[in-house]
Amino acid sequence: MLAKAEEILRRIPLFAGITEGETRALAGRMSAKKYSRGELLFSEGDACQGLFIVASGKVRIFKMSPSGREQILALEGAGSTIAELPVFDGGSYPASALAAEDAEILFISRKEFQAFCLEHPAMALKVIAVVGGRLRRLVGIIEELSFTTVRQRLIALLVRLAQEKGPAGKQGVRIELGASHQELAAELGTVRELVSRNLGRLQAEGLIEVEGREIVVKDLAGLKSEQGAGE
Amino acid sequence: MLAKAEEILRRIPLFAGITEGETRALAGRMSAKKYSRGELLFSEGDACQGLFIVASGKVRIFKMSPSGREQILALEGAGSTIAELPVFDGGSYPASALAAEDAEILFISRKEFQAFCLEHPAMALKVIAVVGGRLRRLVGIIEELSFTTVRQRLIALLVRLAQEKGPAGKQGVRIELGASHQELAAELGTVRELVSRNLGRLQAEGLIEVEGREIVVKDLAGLKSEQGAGE
DNA sequence: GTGGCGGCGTGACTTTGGTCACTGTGCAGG
DNA sequence: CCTGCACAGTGACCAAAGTCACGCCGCCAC
Repeated sequence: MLAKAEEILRRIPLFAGITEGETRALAGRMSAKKYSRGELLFSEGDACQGLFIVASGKVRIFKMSPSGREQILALEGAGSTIAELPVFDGGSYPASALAAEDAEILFISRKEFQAFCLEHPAMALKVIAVVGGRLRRLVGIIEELSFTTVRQRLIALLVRLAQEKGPAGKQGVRIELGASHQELAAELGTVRELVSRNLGRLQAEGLIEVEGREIVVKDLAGLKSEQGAGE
Repeated sequence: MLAKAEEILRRIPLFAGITEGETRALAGRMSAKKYSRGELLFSEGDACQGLFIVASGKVRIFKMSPSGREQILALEGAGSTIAELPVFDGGSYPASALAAEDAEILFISRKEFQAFCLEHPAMALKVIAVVGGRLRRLVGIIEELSFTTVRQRLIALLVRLAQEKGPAGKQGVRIELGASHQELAAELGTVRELVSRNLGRLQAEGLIEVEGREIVVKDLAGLKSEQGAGE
């Protein structure tokens, strides 16, 4: 497991540019744990224990409202670190995290990580870069919530996924959303029903084709042009 | 002006715990500029020039939608630094900034500031702390936008202001919102009319008393109980 | 099989948010 | 003094978001 941890560490942006010996030392101080789908890593408000690193699987970082509505702040895949921030500033976690799929997570305690950072001043700069990326994404979420409709956000999501999947096949791009409508809703900041309805509407308009949890984007250009419509 | 800059620097969280000589050196590398109300410091997307420090006045950090709607991300007063982040990660500004009132702003170029940071490794940790605070506030904004109504956000704002003003006078707390309804709307993520209407409604309910740009909070407890209503 | 369950689709409705258009008011500049 | 202009209040709408209540799969466990 630890040998594998080294492998993983080497592929993580936060630890790029660190010597092999150091990587080994770091790996030795880590523990690994498997989480199954739906399991909580930590809850909003908990005191920060340490840094989490996603080795495999996906982790969802989210806020939950008193009424049970969920808002996803980020989805982190393999190679991402979680909670760098509270590790540094000592505050509590600002949101909750759970495994969106079965996941292997590496963990290093606050103390160990801080000690390591003291020995490697460059780490602090890396942390700033990572946190910076996070901050930019949050600003993006605010922008979307404040300026756009559910429909536009859904379209934006589809367009993003379609573009990640690379160039179109003959009859559009086939994308797979590995999530229930419920989860999509949490990502878009709305409720299940609206996701369902809007998908239906887009299909009726001939822009997409829904097949279970797969979607064929038939008219990417058309979708894009709808993104900004009505502003 | 530079002597004054030293004074100011000493009161800034980011530079706390730095020797006097260093402060002087830093002050020497800065330039100061006055901005009048409404003047832009920079626009979203501009390449990052350097770090801004608010010596006096207030600066509004905001996003603007294509349709002209504005969403305020932060209001920074004296002692706050602006754009620490892009200075470090080299990216462009994620939002725009303008003087919300006449303001004096100190400025240090990216290069100079980075050089200073290299000499003072503790600075990086300070930067992380400041950025961390920012990140937490952004998460708070997302939470509000996603989970609450305009009414609730307005109430939350009033409650916050009332509590900052210290304990109540005999007949409630008198607070001054130094902003037009337009600006309040931008802060709450809505439009002018809704601010106007909701204030009127709260007044009709006897919770507050509106007197121009001052508001008397007559029933703080009542307001607070409305904050979470309907979740 | 069949019972339960999680996820999806939908109709009908309410509430909230947002738009438009217009009015009034107070203040600064000519 | 009048003229503009920025700001505030408001009525009438309209559109989007959210709620409630079902009915309907498809699937797994028993």
